[in-house]
Amino acid sequence: MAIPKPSIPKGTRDFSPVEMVRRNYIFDTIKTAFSKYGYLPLETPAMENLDTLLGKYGDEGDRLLFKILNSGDFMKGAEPTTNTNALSLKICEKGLRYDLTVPFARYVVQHQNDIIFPFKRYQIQPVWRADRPQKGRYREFYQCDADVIGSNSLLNEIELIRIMDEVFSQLGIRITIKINNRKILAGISEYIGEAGRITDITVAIDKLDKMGEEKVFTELREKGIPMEAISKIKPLLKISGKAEEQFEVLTKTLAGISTGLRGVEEMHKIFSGLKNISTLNPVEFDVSLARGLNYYTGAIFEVKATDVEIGSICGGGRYDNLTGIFGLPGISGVGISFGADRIYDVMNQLKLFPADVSAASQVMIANFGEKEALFCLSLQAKLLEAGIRAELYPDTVKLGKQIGYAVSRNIPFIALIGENEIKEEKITLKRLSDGNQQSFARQDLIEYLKNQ
RNA sequence: GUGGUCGUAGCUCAGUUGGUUAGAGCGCCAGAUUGUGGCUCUGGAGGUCGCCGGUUCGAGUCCGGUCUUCCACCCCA
Repeated sequence: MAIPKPSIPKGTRDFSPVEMVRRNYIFDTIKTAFSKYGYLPLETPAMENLDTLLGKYGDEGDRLLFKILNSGDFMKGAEPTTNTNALSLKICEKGLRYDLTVPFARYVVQHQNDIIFPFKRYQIQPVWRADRPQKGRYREFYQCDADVIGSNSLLNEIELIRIMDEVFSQLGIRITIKINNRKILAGISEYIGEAGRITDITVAIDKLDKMGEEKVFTELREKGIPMEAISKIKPLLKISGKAEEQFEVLTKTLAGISTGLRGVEEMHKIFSGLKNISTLNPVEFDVSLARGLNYYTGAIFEVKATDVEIGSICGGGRYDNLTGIFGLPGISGVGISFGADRIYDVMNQLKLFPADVSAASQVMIANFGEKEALFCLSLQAKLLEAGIRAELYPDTVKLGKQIGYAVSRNIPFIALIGENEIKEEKITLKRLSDGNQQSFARQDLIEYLKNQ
């Protein structure tokens, strides 16, 4: 009888207490920022009906959806077939959520009569993707979303940029916020005479900074974009300089293409709005930024860490018709999503976690025996009342072992109360960093620890 | 989904063209030291060599499959 080694599914992880304390530090920072700007918390179920999810993320997204096998006699009414894709749709009615935006759109439509627009919500929950795991890419990971839905104002975009800037500044991560606009990309597609090929074109263009110009053009050619069209894109990708200068070039190039011009106009407004607030991190306009999710229709954002190669750690954009697919057209929303797991990896690599991000006790009371331990319960109670995190070592073992335990758990002080101390109504406090010991009366000890 | 890669003690890793009983450092446990950690010394525990199968007199080593890790595509947080 071989007992299988315990394990967890590919691409999933356990989080140890040390990791959780640090993860919570990230979540708390983000949560605080969100609620500061008036976003309210929301949670939706881990699983959604499959038809809520399907078709919202493109073919690639559909492939990456985790499907949930129906309970009971799931093969009832389904014919065995080699077409596993078709079969899976018959025997799976539910799937794990792929992101937080689509479930949010579903929620908004379902509760439209109870919601006051503009509706600002934040949501911090795990999502699942059946992708091949790699560094910074997991099958279960957390997204931290903030969206405002039911408002067309570009002030929302500006606010979200501000939140991204604020959160990363607080975490100590140096970043660049990149912005583009889907309308500009649509305009460019139209300008080169390939209006219907926005997705192919943008997906290729998105690889510019990673693969270089040559490969992007090769990919475009392979996708069937004529040389003529490609040569018209070339100069557009080369434009650089200040955002305003780039807008000028684009305005001239896209003359007569109303969608594209509106995109430039939106970007222009956002950038002039940003002048009224001072961001700590650079905000750049980047025509080559595309982003995969095809429900974006306006501004798109992406945040890259300056000091670590890891892909984007935050992204988002405006979507004009996400609720339309659920039967509520004409409502526009814009949102951002922080990738907590990647942010963790970045901070870990850069050693950015503050040393005092720890939930350890401030003092541990040593256990000298049954009688002494009972006596110490009242001391622990007094310490706790005074707001000092204190624990009592549960077993009577050699003092050296107890000290070792406190050291390895980063507890700075150990209180020693044995026979002598009880008799003299004193407490010996040992500082573990240097081994220094001092004797205190009970009240003095509390005061001393409070001031640490 | 395509192609590749890795897996030996809790951790980091040795292990010769297949050859007898698979090693080291660190960590862990116990003692030296019954109220004092990090140093020192002594001793000890811990491995179905990821898993299943094959080749062979003999497999940690070779072959196939599978799982996992990491990587490049694809795509993405």
